[in-house]
Amino acid sequence: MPQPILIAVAWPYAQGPRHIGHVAGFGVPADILARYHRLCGNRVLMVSGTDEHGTPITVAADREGVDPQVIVDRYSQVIAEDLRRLGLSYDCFTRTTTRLHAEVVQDLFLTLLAKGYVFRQATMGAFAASTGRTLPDRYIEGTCPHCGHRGARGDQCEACGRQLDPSDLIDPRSLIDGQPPVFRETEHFFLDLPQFAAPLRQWIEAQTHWRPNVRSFSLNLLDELRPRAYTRDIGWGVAIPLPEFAERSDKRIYVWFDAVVGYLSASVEWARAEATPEAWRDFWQNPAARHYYVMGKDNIVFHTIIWPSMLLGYGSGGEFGGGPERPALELPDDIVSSEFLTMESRKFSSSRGVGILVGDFLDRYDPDPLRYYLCAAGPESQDTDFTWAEFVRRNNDELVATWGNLVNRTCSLAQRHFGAVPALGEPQPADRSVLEAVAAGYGVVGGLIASAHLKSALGEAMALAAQVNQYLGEQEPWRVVTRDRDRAATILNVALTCVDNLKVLLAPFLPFSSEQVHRQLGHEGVLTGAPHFAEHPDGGGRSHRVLTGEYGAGVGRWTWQTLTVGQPLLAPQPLYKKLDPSVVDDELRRMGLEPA
RNA sequence: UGCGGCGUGGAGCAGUGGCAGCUCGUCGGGCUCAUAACCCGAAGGUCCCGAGUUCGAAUCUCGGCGCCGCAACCA
Repeated sequence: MPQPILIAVAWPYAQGPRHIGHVAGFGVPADILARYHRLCGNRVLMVSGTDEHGTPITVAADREGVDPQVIVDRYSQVIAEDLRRLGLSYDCFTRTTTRLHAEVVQDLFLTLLAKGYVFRQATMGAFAASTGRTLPDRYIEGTCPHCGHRGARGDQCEACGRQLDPSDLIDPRSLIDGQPPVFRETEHFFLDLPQFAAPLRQWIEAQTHWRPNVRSFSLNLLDELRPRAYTRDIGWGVAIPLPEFAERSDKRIYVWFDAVVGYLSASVEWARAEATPEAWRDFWQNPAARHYYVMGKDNIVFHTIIWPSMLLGYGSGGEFGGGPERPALELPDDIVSSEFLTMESRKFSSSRGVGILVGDFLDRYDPDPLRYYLCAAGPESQDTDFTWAEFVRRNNDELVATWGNLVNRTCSLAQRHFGAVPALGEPQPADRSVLEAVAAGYGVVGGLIASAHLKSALGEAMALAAQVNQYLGEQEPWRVVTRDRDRAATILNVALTCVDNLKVLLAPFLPFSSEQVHRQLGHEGVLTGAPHFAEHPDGGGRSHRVLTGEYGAGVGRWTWQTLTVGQPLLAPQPLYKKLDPSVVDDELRRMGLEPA
């Protein structure tokens, strides 16, 4: 029975183009899950968008002397285009600056307020002298009172590692304007997290399938849960939906509280665009639905503590939830959090120019080799280092040599000697053995993907490709064909059938090359539709661009494929480009590093 | 400072108590359909160091050393 699967993908921040570390953490893993579940026939809703509020956007805008809207309009386009080129099959990749999103955020805010989960309180805060806006701790620098380090940040000192309060710093100054910050009292709305401590603990303790670090880290946080400010003194963000704030432009809902609501608002947006405005409920108010949240590890707290608290508090909701007669919104089922990717041994950092932008990467290399690398050697369970040497090696020695070459040699032989899918004669034990191994791959690879063991899943699929290469080596169809044409036909039928099925097993990981194999074997249609842009209306005659797709139109299915004897084969084209080792030095120089 | 991770043959990793494995590279052989790709075989490791528990430890405990990450007002 088709199961509703919500894939909630972390929202990339629209401060600038994203680098490959970002898509390693949220994009590629999420897309593998989504594509797998669609092939299984499940109803998948993969949502996300650009996260467009918050202090860094306003800083970037001030620096350029433009309105924040200019910044987010620019980078939401750039980021969405990068994700499209990578083949990430979002059903709705939207933005947090839509009118609908603000309505949903405000509905949650008001509902939590009405239920007593949000309260107002005066608090001390740091402000930028020049703009009067909230100055986040990270934007304050000064001398550490403990060790005397001069570059300590407002939240911690990198030199001695101690946690700090910005008011502790000696000689503090703002990183934005260089001025000393102003400390004064301000009133904020707070989410009363301690009210959720008991239900959160009960829920998290039951999530024994979570990765151990996610679960223990989250349980740890519960011990010292404190109310958390829901608002900031800033003019850029979702407005506070209370009459007294209607005319005020100096206080907004905090960017993170609005960003996580995006999972819900994007689902509503998707449903409306499909002309089935209630369809989102099948994912959110349906206990049979499964919710995967995919992110980098720096986001765990927002997905295991804060967003679940908001969902628990909202319950069956206000305006969007539909009230007491509806079931409560579902909590996350799987928290798929990645570790970090470093770049040639250095931490990715947009501000320090360390990193490889997704767009730049795709200008020079194809998407599947990048997807392959990020899954096979990415930060699934521990921090990993991206190196160009390893990228070239993975591409040439694994992707090209094992899978690309298997497809190429099989198709070349079959095409040359038969021109079409040859007839299967009486199978021998070796034939049965390899067919059974590939057939078993559906269960093995699928089970690993569903439990988010993506690296192992890919490894299993590649091992099957290696096994088929081995089969060809033993059967030697190129030699057999000269003396026993029927036997050669059988061998090639078996090998082609294996390739046809491996194409499905690899499709979640390598969608572009699987489509190519599909065409090469003479099949009609596409395995899965490709993501494309569309305009969604947003009320008041406005509209915005989203990334979406008609993925259900594809013919791909996660089940055994049988080839039609006599189906014409196309002349084979190599699936992947072998990379010259010189690209390693070229890329290192491009990054300003000395080749080894 | 707290929490956590990592340290296994040249590279990247798996392996949580019982003869040390995988992919790649290297060397030798085979094959020649295939993008010098494919197949077979071999060499190569004091499993970071020290102590302990145990019949037995890469695996458990304690103590070191080294590297890395996170710490909820960066997003």
